[in-house]
Amino acid sequence: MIAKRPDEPPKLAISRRILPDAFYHRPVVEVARDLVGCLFAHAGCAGIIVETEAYHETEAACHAHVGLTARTRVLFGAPGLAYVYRSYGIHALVNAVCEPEGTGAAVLVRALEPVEGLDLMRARRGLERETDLCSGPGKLTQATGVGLDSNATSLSDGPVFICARPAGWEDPEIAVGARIGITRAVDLPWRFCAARSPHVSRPWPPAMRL
DNA sequence: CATGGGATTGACT
DNA sequence: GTCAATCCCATGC
Repeated sequence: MIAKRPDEPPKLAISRRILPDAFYHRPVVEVARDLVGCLFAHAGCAGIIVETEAYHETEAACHAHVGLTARTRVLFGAPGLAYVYRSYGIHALVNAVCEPEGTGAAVLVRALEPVEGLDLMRARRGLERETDLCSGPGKLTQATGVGLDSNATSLSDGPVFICARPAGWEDPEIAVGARIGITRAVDLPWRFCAARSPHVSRPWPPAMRL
């Protein structure tokens, strides 16, 4: 879990230092690691990103691996765009497009530690437990109200925002491992979690903890 | 135009 | 542990 510093007042307004598009104009694996600890915000809700995965056109698990199509157009677009797509016909999953325009790469946001709008999240999710609200890529979009209509919007202009780690939050310790829920390129260690966070989508294997 | 398969979740055995 | 829900997209005939 990402701990608040004990000397900080707990209820200060969350800072909103929106990450510039240049933040995403870097190798996608670096961005995925650096996004852990940042703030994800939409529609009255916000949470600290505690789990991400990197995807790149050069490996087969990435949607962009098939090349430029109507679906993958956004993945090849400008860094800093949101790529939102429907998974299993049911869930919306949100990604941050990375690397230079023309390169298909994105970071999947897989879990948040809720920090703002928890009652709204509970209403949207129909659940009470804090660790059930955003502990998965489909859960967090439902909890924060992110839908497919946010596809191809800017993460610096909204309606979905990603901001720098708020003041008063510790620099997270990062655990690295293989990505989840894919059948191709399964061995790449491109999953990044806040170590020991109870808000991740799946418990970290004890042997792989940092 | 038909078909197969998901970057998942929640309910159930 | 298993499995259905549900739909968009990419592929192939």
